[in-house]
Amino acid sequence: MTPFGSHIRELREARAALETGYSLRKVAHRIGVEPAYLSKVERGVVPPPSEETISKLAEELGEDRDVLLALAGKVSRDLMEIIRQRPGLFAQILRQLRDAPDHAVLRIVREVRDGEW
Amino acid sequence: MTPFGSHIRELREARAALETGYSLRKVAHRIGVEPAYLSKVERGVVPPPSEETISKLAEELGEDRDVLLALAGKVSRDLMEIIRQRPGLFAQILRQLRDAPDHAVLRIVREVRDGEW
DNA sequence: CGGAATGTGTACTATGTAGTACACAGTTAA
DNA sequence: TTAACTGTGTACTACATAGTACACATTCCG
Repeated sequence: MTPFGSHIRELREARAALETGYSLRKVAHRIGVEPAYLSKVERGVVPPPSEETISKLAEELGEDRDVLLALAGKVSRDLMEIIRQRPGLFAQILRQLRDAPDHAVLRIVREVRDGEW
Repeated sequence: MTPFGSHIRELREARAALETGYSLRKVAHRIGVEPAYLSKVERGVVPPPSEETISKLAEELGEDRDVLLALAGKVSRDLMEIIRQRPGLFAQILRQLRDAPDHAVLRIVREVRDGEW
């Protein structure tokens, strides 16, 4: 049901089509897991791996770490830590922006980036 | 080391001083855990409880849910879900605001609240 | 052809999470 | 003064997480 596995497989096979060294076994070895495990992950036989393993996959396959984590139903620890520092404020912001359209959220992103405080 | 337990204990004892029915046993019973367990939680003998139990404690003791979760080193599932929906955008906002002072973050909160999109 | 590389099935395991169950000693109240 | 209520120590447990280990059948290619 989670599209995580198939996404990984597509990314890896796209890479494999372009350059050598992206067989399941090779990638598994580079990110430090058993081939059988990566196989099961890609087919969705087992749930998505740990945050650490997902991060390695992201780097290996050139995908955004936060996006890959989101596909796995997770949120990176450093983002959680940011919220944890000021739970009241960030909880408010997130809940307020939950239903805002992308362009509105993007406006905030830019505003904050350019904002002077 | 986590101040979660002592915070809970202080909240509960403050309540107990004002009105009856806030003994450790009574509260434990209302939130649906064993007294021995709540005792260990309050003393930090065991790690903070699950999100669900923390939520019940928050309601029971009149404390902000997100604050209590933060003290427990957690972030509520619904906030994680919001990030998970648009990981790219929200990851940017959070990382940009990580080091911003409270008043700047508060300005954003107000701006978003009053903002029309 | 034959050895290397490929993906996969089955079985097992270590660690963490979130508690329960019960007994016990001290305190309080009728 | 005894019955109920208080907090706590010890032992145990169910379930989830995040994998490993090894064998196996195919496919590729030199």
